[in-house]
Amino acid sequence: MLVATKKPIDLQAKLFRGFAEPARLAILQVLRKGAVTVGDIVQTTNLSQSNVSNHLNCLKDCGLVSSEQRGRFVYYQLSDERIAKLLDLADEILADVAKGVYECTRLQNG
Amino acid sequence: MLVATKKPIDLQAKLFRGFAEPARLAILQVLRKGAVTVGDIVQTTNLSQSNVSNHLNCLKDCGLVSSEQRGRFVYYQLSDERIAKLLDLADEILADVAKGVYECTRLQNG
DNA sequence: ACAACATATGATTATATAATGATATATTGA
DNA sequence: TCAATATATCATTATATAATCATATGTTGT
Repeated sequence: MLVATKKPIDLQAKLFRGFAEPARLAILQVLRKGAVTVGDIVQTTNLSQSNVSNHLNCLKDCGLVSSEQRGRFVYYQLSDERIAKLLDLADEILADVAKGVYECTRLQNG
Repeated sequence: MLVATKKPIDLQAKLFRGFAEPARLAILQVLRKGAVTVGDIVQTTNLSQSNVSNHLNCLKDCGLVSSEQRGRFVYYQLSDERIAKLLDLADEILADVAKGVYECTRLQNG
């Protein structure tokens, strides 16, 4: 387990990576509706349970989501309302630059 | 050259990937000051010329920056003011969740 | 304690991407 | 056209990460 770099720019890059993946983004979108269980996310996203669990842990480590156990369920939610705001802003930008992103072939994942 | 997926969530993930890397983020920060040449970016960031060029092409393909040739120089700039806004918002979020990001070991790049 | 359900963890494999170094392509002025 | 400068492209290598499968852990009600 390496120690993370202290440089702000590396932290910021890491923060953005939380958003930079379709599966995690799908999870974040589900979480915008409020606190939901892992099972709910699995159903809504059609991702495998372990895949969702892994991504949730990633998002939690990175501070984007928080979790709370209630009975045998674990509820996840966005840890800060500004995360939804950032998603909105990205939507807006995307609406105007979508053509460029659509044609971007250097980042091919999706 | 594959055709990009049409799903909005994939486009959004791709957009975020533009931001999700220290080198590109460093370039974007330089561009916040206005239009600058590739050489300026190389000097400011200490990245290699070809590395900067590759990342700039990536950012351009993804619609985050635009370029304009003037004489033998190519000037790059942010393509939309909301990109700076998004960076600011990320800074804000980071200020509050920084500890989590710092400790995140699942995304180790930096 | 046991069965049933909910979630997490770990190892493995496949893929995506970043960095580098060498080279190619502008562009300008002499 | 030639030399000099600025930027882009390409191939290679190294690394980071996502997905999967199997299994482990935790929780509840009986």
